[in-house]
This record gives sequence, C-alpha cells and structure tokens, in this order.
Amino acid sequence: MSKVRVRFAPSPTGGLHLGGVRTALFNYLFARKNGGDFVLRVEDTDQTRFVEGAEKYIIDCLDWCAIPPDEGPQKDGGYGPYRQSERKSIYREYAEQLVKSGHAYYAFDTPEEITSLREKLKAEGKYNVQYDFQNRLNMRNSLSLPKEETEALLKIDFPHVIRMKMPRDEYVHFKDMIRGDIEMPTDGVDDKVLLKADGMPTYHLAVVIDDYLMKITHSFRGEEWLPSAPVHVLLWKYFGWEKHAPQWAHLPLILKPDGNGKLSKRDGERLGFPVFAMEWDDPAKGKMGGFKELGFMPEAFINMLAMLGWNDGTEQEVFTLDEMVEKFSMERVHSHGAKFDFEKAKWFNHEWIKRSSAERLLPDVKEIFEKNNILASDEDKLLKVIGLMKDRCTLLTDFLQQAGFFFVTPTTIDTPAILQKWNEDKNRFFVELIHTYSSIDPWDIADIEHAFKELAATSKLKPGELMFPFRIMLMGGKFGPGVFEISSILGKEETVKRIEHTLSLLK
RNA sequence: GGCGCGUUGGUCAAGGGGUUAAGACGCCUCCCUUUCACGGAGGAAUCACGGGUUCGAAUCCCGUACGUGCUACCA
Repeated sequence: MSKVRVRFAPSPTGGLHLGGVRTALFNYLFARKNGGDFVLRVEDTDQTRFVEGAEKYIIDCLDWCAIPPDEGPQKDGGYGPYRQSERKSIYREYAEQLVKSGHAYYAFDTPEEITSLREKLKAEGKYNVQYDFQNRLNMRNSLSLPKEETEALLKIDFPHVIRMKMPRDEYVHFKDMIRGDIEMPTDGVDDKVLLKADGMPTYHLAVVIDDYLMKITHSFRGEEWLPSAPVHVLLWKYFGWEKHAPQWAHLPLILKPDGNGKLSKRDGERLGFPVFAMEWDDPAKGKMGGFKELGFMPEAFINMLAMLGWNDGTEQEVFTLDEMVEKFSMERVHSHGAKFDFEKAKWFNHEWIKRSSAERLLPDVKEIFEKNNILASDEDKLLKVIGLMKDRCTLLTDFLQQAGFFFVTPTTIDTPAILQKWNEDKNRFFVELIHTYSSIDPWDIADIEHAFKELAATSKLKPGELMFPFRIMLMGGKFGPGVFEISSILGKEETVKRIEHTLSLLK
C-alpha cells in the first residue's frame, strides 16, 4: 500500500486558532496512523505575506502541541519551493494551459468595474450577481472580446486575471470521507479567479497544483470549503490528473458557545477564553492570549480539541496522542459542527494535571513560579508539593495560589478568622507548641501530628479547634491539604517561624 | 435570494429498525474530609416538527422549520 501524504496549510494572518490546530491534529493523526507524511506548508499569499514571524509562530504552536511537521518551508522534503511567491511561474504555466484547453479565460475587468456591475444588477433586483455563464459575455474578457483585442491587451500587459470557465448544467460528483457521496450542481458556482492580477494564485488553483505536484494523497480541510469542492474536482479533471486526485474530508466547524456562527478571534475576548494555542500578536487586533499562557497542558489541549468532533465510540474521553493515533479514523469524525465549551476544556486540563506525574509537571510549574518571582530551587520539595497539590489544580497557573505558600511566606494572614474563636488558652498552646516542635528531630509527619495532639490533650483543648488556626498560621488562609502534611514539607524552622509570626500579629 | 451541509438533554455525545435512549461537562442533593479541593453515591434534563414505510422508527424516505457554511483578484 502506498504511503499517504497529507498537507496542512494554515494562513498566517489567522494565527493558529482552535479550528486550525484541530485541522492540523486530524491531518497528523491520520498520517501517523497510516504511516505517512504530514506536510506543513504555510500559505504566503499576497494578503498574508506581510505578517512577520507568522511561520515560526505556527511551527512553535504545533511544536507545543507535540505535532511535528515532516517537511515544509523550514525543511525541504524534496517538493519545494514551498512558498507561493516562489512558485508563481508554476501556477502561471498551468493556468495558461487551462486557457488553451478552453477551461479558463483571461479577464480584464477591474475590481471597480465588477463592483459597479454587481451594484447595478442588485439595483435592478437581479438575484444573481455572480461572474458566471449568465454574465461573463457582458464583461471584458477573452471570451467576449475579439481575438485581436485580447492579444493586444495581453501584449501591453494590461492587468488581468485568469478565470475558470465553469460549465453550466453539470453535476459534479465526489466522495467525502466523512459525508460519503456528494453531488453538486455547477450552476451555483461562479467563474472563480484562478490567477490574480499580481500573478499569485488563488487557493483554488494553488491547492490543486500543489497537491498534484507534491503527491498529496489526502486533503483534509474545514467544512467551509465544501461549496468550492466542485471547482477543485473539475480542475483535477481539466488538468487530466483525475487518477491522482486526493481523497477529501471536510472537517466540521467549531462554533461559538452562544450560537450564531463559527468561532472567531473576537469571541475569545468577548466570552473570556482564549481561541489561540499560544499568545498571538495579531497585526490588526493586538496581543491575544493563548491556552498555553493560561495554564493548559498541550496534552489536554489537543485531547480536548480532538473530542470536539471525534470520538472512538467508547466511553473513553482522555486520550494520549499515541492513543488517538491508534484509535483515529476519519469515518468517525462528525459531519456537523460543535459548539466550543470552555468549562469542558478546563475539565480536560484538570484531568491531565491529575493524571500527570509530578515529574512531568515540574518544569512547567517551575517556569510559572519563576515568572512570578517565587524561588523554588529545591526540586525535591517542589516535587513533593506538586504531588500533594495537583489534584486541586485545574490550570497549571493554579499552582501559584495553591502551592506558592510552600516557598514564600504568605503575605496576608487571615487573622480575623483566627480571632473569632481565639482565647488565652489557645495562645498558650501555640507558645508551648513552638517549644515542643523545636525538640522534634527528625521532622517526621507522624511525630508532628502526635506531638500536636498530645499537647492538645494535656492542655484540655480540642485538636479540631486548634488545627483551624494552625492551618491559617501556616498558609494564610483556610484551604489546602492536611495541616501536618503542610508542616512536614515546610520544615521545622519554617513551621515555627510562621507560628511565631502569626502569634505576634494576634497581639 | 441561490446553492451546500447539518439537527439526540443547556453543552460535548453513544446508539444507524425492537435499548429502562450510554457516558462526560455544567447544575442540584447527600456522603467523605474538624478547612478547601479531590473522591464517592444519587437527582433533574433529550431524540426539532409533520407526514409516510414498517408488526415496530431516535434509527429508513419525503416535506417543513431551525442552525450553519459558501455565494471576493480571503483563505
């Protein structure tokens, strides 16, 4: 069986948002499952070329998600050049070939002329304002103009595009791996521009030529491309490459949580969650936060994304990347869009944090601590703390509030909570506790607890009433794991120090 | 407007002629925990509507409604 080759071509203008990463992920899963190549190819069309650093950003995002590209602009896999601007002559050549065979034509209309025609038709109440078989003979192109005039215009290099001549009254049949057989009429499709006036190809031309030349076997993209699939199918046919046409799959859309429409960049800000894998500096809209910065694990992020539109038919929801590769099948991808649910996304992350070892979490937590000026040089201690606290962290950044106090003395102590049931007996207990604790060596958790309870008994005080203030003394507030565990990790000196400190505040 | 794709709880969804219509998120109740979480046990909540086909329809067919996408020298 021949190897599969799939191709992922994001647009740099968009950053790498949820839909983009999921498309990359499904491409990658399929390629790996079938022992093929996953090709990353950043599309640098005239519109998107100016976004500096976008290519690196996309590679970094995929890298964070553990989706390594096999080849692409950054690595030559033998099918280069990869940038559209470097392939202009190729596209031109093939486009001209189509003109010669009668499936395309030169069009000399300026954008303004087309716009005014559309407006005119609309004003007349015409519903069809497309550049198609109904209107093309009224426009300025090599179909409507005398041959000599066309040649003359071409000779003086008059700005022009190459448009595809869509047939009328035809039905295009093709197979979608998710939806099965699809039949679409050509009448509703306009004469697509294939080659733009600046010599750059449109997506329609580029995707067909590149997929052919780069020997792509499977083409997976978003559902928004379904209506133009007939254009691509026809192009494969007109070029005479039918036998090499890839298998198509149109992936379901990710929709806004609150209805109406597909998830857009703006929705993140509006609804309070990220829509990008990593922080993205949009040239038009400024910095936009990412899942990474929020405290998501890449494992959880891609897991969550995969489950938005696919599942293996069992009850399993938490998958490693390798498990997904093993279980993935395009036939089980849904044919309808799914609304994004941030709460569920957080749940995935929480599950991943709980299931991950402290060793796995260590570098990430350390980095977050460092960014917030918390020094955690003692890795053994940090490992212990992470193990103790990870069940209660939904985001990696939660370790900051949940575990920070192990490494830095709490800045505020909830003394009012202690004072509510405070008295001289209790004060005396803690003063004595300091003495008792000072003599414990080694600082063992069982001894810490035993000494505490024994002292409570001799003081005729209930341990429960003392553990509450003890907890607040150690961590500043009423939360966290068992007090004696906290104390044992904190160490003898720090425990005593924090008791003394709080006691002084209570005076 | 035209064309395409879709429709199982609030959300993600399994199920593809016979099921008490799984499971998860979120929500609610209780248990555990002398804190907060985790965890555990329960609960409320669903086959868009109307016609067929069939002994029998969430499941197949048709229509309607609704959603969504495309209708650019953007992808």
